[in-house]
Amino acid sequence: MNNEITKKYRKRSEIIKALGHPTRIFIMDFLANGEKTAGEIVEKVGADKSTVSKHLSVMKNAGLVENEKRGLNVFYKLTCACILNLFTCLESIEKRD
Amino acid sequence: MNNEITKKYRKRSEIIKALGHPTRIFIMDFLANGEKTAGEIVEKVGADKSTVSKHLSVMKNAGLVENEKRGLNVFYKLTCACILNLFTCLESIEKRD
DNA sequence: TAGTTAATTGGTTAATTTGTCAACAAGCAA
DNA sequence: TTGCTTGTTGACAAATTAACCAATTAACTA
Repeated sequence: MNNEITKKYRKRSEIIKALGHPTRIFIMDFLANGEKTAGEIVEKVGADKSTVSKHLSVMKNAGLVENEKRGLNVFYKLTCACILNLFTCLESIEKRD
Repeated sequence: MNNEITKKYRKRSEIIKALGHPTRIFIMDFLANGEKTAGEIVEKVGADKSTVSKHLSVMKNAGLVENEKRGLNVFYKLTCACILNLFTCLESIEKRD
């Protein structure tokens, strides 16, 4: 596992780690319906707004979502809906247990 | 995010977290070529055998791999090659940055 | 300008994850 | 049985992640 390779795998794992939290997966699913404001996400998740904001920040840094400020609101949306296909695959793994 | 839902998302995140480490992604790629012994994986990864063994244990608990002891060796293989499709999707996210 | 709403950031604490070394268990062979 | 090889487990320290509250910033409105 040489250095060039580890760089590649580190980058991948950053993205995957950003997906690896129940709240963040929930947010991915929620955003599959279209863009939402941070406030709408906070309400849907039901956690402290600072907690949710930090989750969104992790997701944005990983490139899972992008955001845009319009007026007082910040709108979030998925950068790549293809990630949702992963969930289908996960279900087939879940069923094996 | 009610209780029934969180159970679903917790299970998903367990699987994803098991993928969210550079070494473990590397192992997934390595196993895409077919089953390998723990020793072969240790050599390829280049880390302590106990470290690799624990990574394999995390992956197995999540259902990403399965193993079988034959003689002195323990052979590991992917339970579901479909996970590899995820990596294609990740590349498209990586390219956006 | 002062006030209000929406969202992010900083600081702190608790929990989880990772890596390493040493000890152990299982299977084989002399 | 004794010893060798392969792999897993336990204990511990270091690093990372997560949640919460308080303070702050940004954009609008009266």
